[in-house]
Amino acid sequence: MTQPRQLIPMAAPSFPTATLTPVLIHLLRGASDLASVAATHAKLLKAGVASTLASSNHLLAAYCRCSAMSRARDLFDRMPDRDVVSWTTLMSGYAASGRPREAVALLRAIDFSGVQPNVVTFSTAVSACAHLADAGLGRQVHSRAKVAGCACDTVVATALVDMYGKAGRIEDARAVFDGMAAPARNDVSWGAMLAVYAQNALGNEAIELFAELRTNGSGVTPNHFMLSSVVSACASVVRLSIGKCVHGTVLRLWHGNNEVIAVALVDMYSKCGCYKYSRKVFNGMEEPSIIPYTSIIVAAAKYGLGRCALTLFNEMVDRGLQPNDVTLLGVMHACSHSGLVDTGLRLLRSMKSKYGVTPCPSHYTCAVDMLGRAGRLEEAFEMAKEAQVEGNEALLLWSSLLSACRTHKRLDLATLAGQRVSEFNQDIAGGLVVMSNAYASAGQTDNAAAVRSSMRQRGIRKDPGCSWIEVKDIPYVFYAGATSCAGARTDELLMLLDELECKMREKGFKGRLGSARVSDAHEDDGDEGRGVMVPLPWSTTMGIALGAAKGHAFLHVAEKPVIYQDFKTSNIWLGDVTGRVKALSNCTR
DNA sequence: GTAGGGTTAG
Repeated sequence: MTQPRQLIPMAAPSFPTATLTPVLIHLLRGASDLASVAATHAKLLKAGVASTLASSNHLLAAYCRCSAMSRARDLFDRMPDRDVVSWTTLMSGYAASGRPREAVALLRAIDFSGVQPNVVTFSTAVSACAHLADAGLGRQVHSRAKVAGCACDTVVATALVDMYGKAGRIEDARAVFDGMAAPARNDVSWGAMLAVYAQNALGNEAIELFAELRTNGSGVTPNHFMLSSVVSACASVVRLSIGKCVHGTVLRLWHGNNEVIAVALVDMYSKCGCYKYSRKVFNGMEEPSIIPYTSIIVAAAKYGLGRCALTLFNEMVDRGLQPNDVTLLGVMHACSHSGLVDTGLRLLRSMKSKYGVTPCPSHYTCAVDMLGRAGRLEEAFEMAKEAQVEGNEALLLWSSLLSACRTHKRLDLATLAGQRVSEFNQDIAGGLVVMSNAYASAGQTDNAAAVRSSMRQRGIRKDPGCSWIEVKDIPYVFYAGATSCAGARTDELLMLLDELECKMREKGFKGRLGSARVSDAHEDDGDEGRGVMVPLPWSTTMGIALGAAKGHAFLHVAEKPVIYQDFKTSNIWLGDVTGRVKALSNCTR
């Protein structure tokens, strides 16, 4: 057997650059870590190879790929020549390693270098602005791209759509999208625009745009990006029938195995009152990652299936998946909504040591809420003080505690919590409403009326909380405190509510649905009100609406109907209670 | 040859 021939001489005194570059590319392509990139770099220097612009750019890109930004910067600063690729590579490196501001700053520096930025440079800079969600900075980059004649490029324009969307400037995003000539729009542009609507809770706009894409012969077939956005849009506006329809499209286009879409479907069904369908989609997943698990745990939590959520959580941990802050919040919510207070508290106390997650304000708020629901108000107060949260988060935390005090008729503590709420609340309407309700619950109707009248005098209005749900393709809208139900059946439904209250009392429900119904009265600014929405003492941040649809009664639960603005996305069914109401409905009929 | 755009859980 002959010795294999040595292909590369051990010591190459001088490689011609032309033959070296492919070798360099080959070496750098296999180098995913800093050590091997640095080793290749060292070999080159040792061999005394003259560095060319191209070889330096390759090295620069390799350093950026392993986020070795100080090495990259060092190399960049030493380069005798830099072209637009060198600048853009460094910019992209900063953006990818979570330093978008430095990336955008490079756009100014290019001016002084005499290098002309191109479409790639601009798309990179715009995308960095998107990460910052900074519309002001983004607009500046947009202007510069226009001047440079790069703003009409498909990729730059798509990045602009995304950037304006991430910065919450929907109109600007749409203007850029509309400004794109039909051939310039591709699947990515459509996907970006759909995502803008979906991510900004404009579900109906997303659905409308998707319909346009499907009917106008745009020549674009929905892909997994668009489908996940549209499903998520259906979830945000609780459009079950359209969501099911999109689910059909997902299956027809062979995207049934896509995890991102599946997560959106799990979420959509859970928000539309179909926990069973959520479960079906989840069970059909091959190897669910942390996000699907979190999604189904949150769904179970909303339906009061605490034990089920804990089982899923344990199964997930057994599979070696590491829970994150969102997962743990979901599990805590599950404990909270199922009265598993001590389990929830143990989780809060052990999450740092067991899972390496430091509790954040939302975990404390959840714990405070959990203690509050259970009537353990002193402990809830201690927890609230311990959390030491600020700003909007403090508002959420203390509002939750205030609601709990009101529910448990602890006016002494309600006053304290009410003070804290007013400290942090700029929009004080919600806080005052809760305070007024707290007085009313404690039987101090004069004080309650005084708060209301002071609100009227000061021109402070609280928009009535409302929520809606689709039953057999018909949307039903409910306003907080509205006592009118579907036409002539009002009396019958109120009677049903009373019966429900009795049944619930047998199950340990304390307090009265009826009294809350009266004290919660808001101005009803629409004539669509078809139900009553009252807070449940065992679930202080939830309201419950009872309405009629197609001759049967149902319970509709909306989270946080009184204080918060974001409850609109949380329309859900409370499964077990729904069953009882349906049974009651049969008795009443 | 080296640099660019869109998706899911709270």
